[in-house]
Amino acid sequence: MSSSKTTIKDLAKALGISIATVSRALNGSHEIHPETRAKVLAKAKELRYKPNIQARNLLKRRNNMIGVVVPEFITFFFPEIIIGIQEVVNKEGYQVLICQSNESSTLERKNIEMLEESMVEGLIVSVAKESKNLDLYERLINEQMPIVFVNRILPELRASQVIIDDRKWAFKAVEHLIKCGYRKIAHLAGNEHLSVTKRRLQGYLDALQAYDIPIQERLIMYVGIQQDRAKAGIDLLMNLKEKPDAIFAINDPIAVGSMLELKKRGLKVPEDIAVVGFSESPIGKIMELTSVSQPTFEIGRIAAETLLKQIKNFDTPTETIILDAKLNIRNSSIPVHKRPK
Amino acid sequence: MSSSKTTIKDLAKALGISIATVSRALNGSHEIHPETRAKVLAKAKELRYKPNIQARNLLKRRNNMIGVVVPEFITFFFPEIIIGIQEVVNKEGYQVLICQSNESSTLERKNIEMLEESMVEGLIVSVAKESKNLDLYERLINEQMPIVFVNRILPELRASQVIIDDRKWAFKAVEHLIKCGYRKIAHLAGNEHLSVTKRRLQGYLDALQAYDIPIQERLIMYVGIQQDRAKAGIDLLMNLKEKPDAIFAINDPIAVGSMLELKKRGLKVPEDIAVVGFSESPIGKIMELTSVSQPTFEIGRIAAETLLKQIKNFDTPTETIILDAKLNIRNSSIPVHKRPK
DNA sequence: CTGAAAGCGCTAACAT
DNA sequence: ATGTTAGCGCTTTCAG
Repeated sequence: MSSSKTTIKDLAKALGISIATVSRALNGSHEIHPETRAKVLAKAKELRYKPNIQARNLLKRRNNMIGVVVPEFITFFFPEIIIGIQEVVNKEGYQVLICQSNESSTLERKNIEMLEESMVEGLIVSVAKESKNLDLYERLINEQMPIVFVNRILPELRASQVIIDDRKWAFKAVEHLIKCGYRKIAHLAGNEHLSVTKRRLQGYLDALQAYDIPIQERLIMYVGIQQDRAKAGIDLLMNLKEKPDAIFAINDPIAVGSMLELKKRGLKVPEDIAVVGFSESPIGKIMELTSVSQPTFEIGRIAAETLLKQIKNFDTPTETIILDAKLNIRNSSIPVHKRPK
Repeated sequence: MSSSKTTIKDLAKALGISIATVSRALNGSHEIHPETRAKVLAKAKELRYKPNIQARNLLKRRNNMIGVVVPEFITFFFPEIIIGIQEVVNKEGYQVLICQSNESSTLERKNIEMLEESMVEGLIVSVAKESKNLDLYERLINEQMPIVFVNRILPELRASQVIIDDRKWAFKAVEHLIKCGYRKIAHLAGNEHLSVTKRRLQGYLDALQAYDIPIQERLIMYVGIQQDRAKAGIDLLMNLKEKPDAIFAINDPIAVGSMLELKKRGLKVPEDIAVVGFSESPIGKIMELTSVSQPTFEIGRIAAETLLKQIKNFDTPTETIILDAKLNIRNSSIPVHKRPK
């Protein structure tokens, strides 16, 4: 019932000693008599003393918080990254303020500004589809705010980043289709200005080139990155007079959306058309979708470690960390005759 | 390059006025000359002044933070609730510290203690499967910590809660199966001590009783709440000499796991056996699973509003808010001959 | 309308 | 080993 709010002053008064001594007892200082410490600790427990972190933070000019801004955290991808982050920073006594930009550049800016006001000691950011906040990040970096970008980066920025080699893994995904015998491979690309869009498209082009398959503009469509955007792409592809025999999608949601849309049209995957995704999702797995899986937890952990390094030492040089990924081959891309029973 | 950290003291010195005046100018006080205010504001901008929230918090004894603890935030469910929470509290200037217990009672306790140390002004909690933290919550409530439970509650506690009527919606789900003509309806229940397990089981029993269908213990299995736990249940059910013709699963993951497991055995849903889930998930939707959908965002918003009320006025009485849900009927439960083409 | 001063809860010299 | 004191950055009486 007694509304806590005991302070070291209360303890000092109750014990007839000075607040400095109380503080020392509480903080495990060595220059204190063991008996005094015991008394203080006992009294603290009795009076349910809880240190006021705010006061301590004010004094030490830090607050043990880092901010995280991601485009969304409805799907498994960013939540897993966040868990990786928390694993690392919680151990060091940091708390994480999580914001989602909902893919909006404006909200992203607001989030960052909120976090700045909350005086977080560092930021981990994955930018929105059409982030226009270059100036903001430039200012932050200029003002020495430790910051690490993950997955969705701004290539113009000189900042630390944790990514996978999208180009290479897109290459591998498309190469796999080629090796399975597919030749008319379409690409459902993401939003045009997104960095991953460009990198994965490049990997697609690389693969076609490497295997001497002519590139056909008609087979490349910028549809976006959300599941419901797949339909538009399939509509267009299926209206071509020469239809593709395989689709490489920018990500799993688009791949899944495509599979559902193809099913509606009575087309079978992969018999009529193969589909490969990217950033393996639980849904994709269930639908037996071939995809590139990213080490989400690891991305989070590494980003957190990189950030903590920067927080502890402001002139840590920026680093670009490229993590490994994996192509998981499933039924959506294996021609029937090759499929194991 | 200049490492910010401008304080009101700096502004005061630069302008040759007192810090009190600066403070007033910054806080939009009315007892100040407009010209002075303008000068202060200009200087503040020039020197990139940012208020130190920690200092203000120390003074005002609050920190504009609330804590949220959920069992996980990998699947859509809790993330959506969290977004609902943020929508409401951000508008009021609050930030949210999000923790996940990973369904561990111990980690749940640690999270709560961390949040307490961070001096959050209130808590929104959904407890882990086997939460043994009754004492902890009792203490917090006793110490006047505003706290609202969502979805997973501790019925022994006198605290505010936001839930749906699980019993009623379980009843509706099972009633739907009965009306479709199914009679041998199994129930894959969750972990035995979880409150939702009990409430949904009760709804299942209610429905059988209401329609004079004998209850058969053999058809009720406590499997758990995660997808991979479905297999065990299906194994057992399919070994019965009298097999069920329908399954009511505690939640969508178990329902989805069941569907996949049934498929492996060459059984068709719903021709051979119907399946109904609970807490509609995106995966369930894709698999055309009949399920009860919960108003996740709404749960978050209402919980947040309830909490803010308690924060603003400590003797707000506790409330139990029961939100509406919806039974979405899909192909997993409709007998073929009734299915629309 | 403005300034001086006290103080939020805590830590860390600097004494003793 | 303990106490005294200053001060982190800010708001808010209380005087003028």
